[in-house]
Amino acid sequence: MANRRAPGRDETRDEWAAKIAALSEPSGTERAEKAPITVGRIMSAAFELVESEGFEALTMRRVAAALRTGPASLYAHVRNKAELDELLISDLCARVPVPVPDPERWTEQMLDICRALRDEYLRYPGISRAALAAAPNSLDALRLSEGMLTVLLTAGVAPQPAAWAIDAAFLYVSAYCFEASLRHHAESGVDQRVLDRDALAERYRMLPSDTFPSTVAHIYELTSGEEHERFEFTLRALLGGLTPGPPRAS
Amino acid sequence: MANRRAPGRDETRDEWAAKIAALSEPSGTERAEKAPITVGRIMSAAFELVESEGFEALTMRRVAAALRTGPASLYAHVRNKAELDELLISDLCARVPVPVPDPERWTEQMLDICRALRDEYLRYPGISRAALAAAPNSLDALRLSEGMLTVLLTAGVAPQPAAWAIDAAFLYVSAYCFEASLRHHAESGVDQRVLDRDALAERYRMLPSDTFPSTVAHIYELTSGEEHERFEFTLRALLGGLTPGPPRAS
DNA sequence: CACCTCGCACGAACAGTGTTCGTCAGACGA
DNA sequence: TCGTCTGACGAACACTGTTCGTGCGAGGTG
Repeated sequence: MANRRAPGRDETRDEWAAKIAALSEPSGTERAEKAPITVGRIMSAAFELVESEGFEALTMRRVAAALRTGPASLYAHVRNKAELDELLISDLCARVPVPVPDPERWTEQMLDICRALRDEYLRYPGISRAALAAAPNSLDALRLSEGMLTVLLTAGVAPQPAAWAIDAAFLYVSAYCFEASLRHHAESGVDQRVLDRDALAERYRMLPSDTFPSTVAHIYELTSGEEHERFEFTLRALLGGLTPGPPRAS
Repeated sequence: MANRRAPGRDETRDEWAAKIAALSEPSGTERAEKAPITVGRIMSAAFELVESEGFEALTMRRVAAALRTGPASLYAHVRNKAELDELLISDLCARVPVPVPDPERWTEQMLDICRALRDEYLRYPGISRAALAAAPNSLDALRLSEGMLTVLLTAGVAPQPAAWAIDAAFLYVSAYCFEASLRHHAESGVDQRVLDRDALAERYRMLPSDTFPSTVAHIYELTSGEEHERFEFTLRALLGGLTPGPPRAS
């Protein structure tokens, strides 16, 4: 079992990806004479990969192939794949803007932040899995957290509920995007598992109504939720639990 | 993947696991003459594995080794590893009891269900990852959903908010347990990444207070939350957004 | 009783994964 | 000119999920 691959006939996927990457370079005229690997180049290659093929295609080998090198070369700039994941979600967090706090519009400001983060996650399908795994330790995530906290505090929310609500909002955004990416990924591939709304409703209709009375009675409500209605509903409910009170009150 | 290998000289982990499983059998006296592989045996072996070593140790090969066979033998009873995961979380959902709806105690009843589900998840560290991935399609999960829906409906909550709140609660419980298992897993191993509260608070203290004023001003609130305080807070906030109204009202 | 099918168990292998080891080339200081 | 040292990298290791082909034992049929 020493070396398969006398490299003539069949080529593995990495080599193919490397070839793909090769033809994007101007074929050795003036560019492509050097390839200084940096974290920036690693991250942008990783982002392209995730954007076009999803998070499960984000592989050290694929990233290395996109950079026309071997996987070992990445470990000089990135400790782990986990660290690469954290770098990516940090960069994502750095892209969402934080507003200057306006006590009149604190709910909308919170929602704006969450929506922007959600859209950033959804742009890179499945990357929210990394967001769930990576604790929000990075400075960029902390910047978001700081922004939300000041919005809530200047609105008069007590510190403890504010902190917990921010944590819950972060968690919910990640989980929501993770589920959404699963759903979207399933509907594109031939893979079953997650099914779309119509199939789900039909499946609900087959339930025995004596053991699932409430479910079959409200199939519409259970399967409804256009676009991000569910997202808005949940976050509004979460924020609605916070008592605004007078600014700076305890 | 870091191979630490305490056992034996140079035996692979599967062989070692098979040996472990071998000594639990009465050494060929009367038992161990047959081994009819069933889904039940696969699931219980999988549960033992996850309970003692965590979800990332749940491997087709490990399960097969615990059953003293090869990995290919499992695929006669289980289509995928994904299907095995779904079977496990279905079984977990089947264990949590649903109450008879009491309009006076609807909040507590909802919390009881979520708490029971949470404890079941936390008993098997990391299994909530599978719960996040698997859409709640199984009949057992649907039984939970049905239970919650009837609790909310008999309390007078409108169908649409009820359905969305149930969805959000499911999602939050899974995400909360996933994060908790990450935290617990990190504190046991030498692995860094997630750090405990003291280390986190110390790290917060090092932040520049001009760019992170609110954060450094409320380190305590940001890092507090004993036991499941955060869990209770979030779910209460989520449920508090539902207007009970008179039973059956619109 | 012989035969024949059929489903379950399983060994071996394949493709792909993260990660490490040892080497090698080139730049940089003495 | 001669080390030294660091980044790039080929090869390998220990895994993972999954499939293919084989064999074996049980059950039905002539």
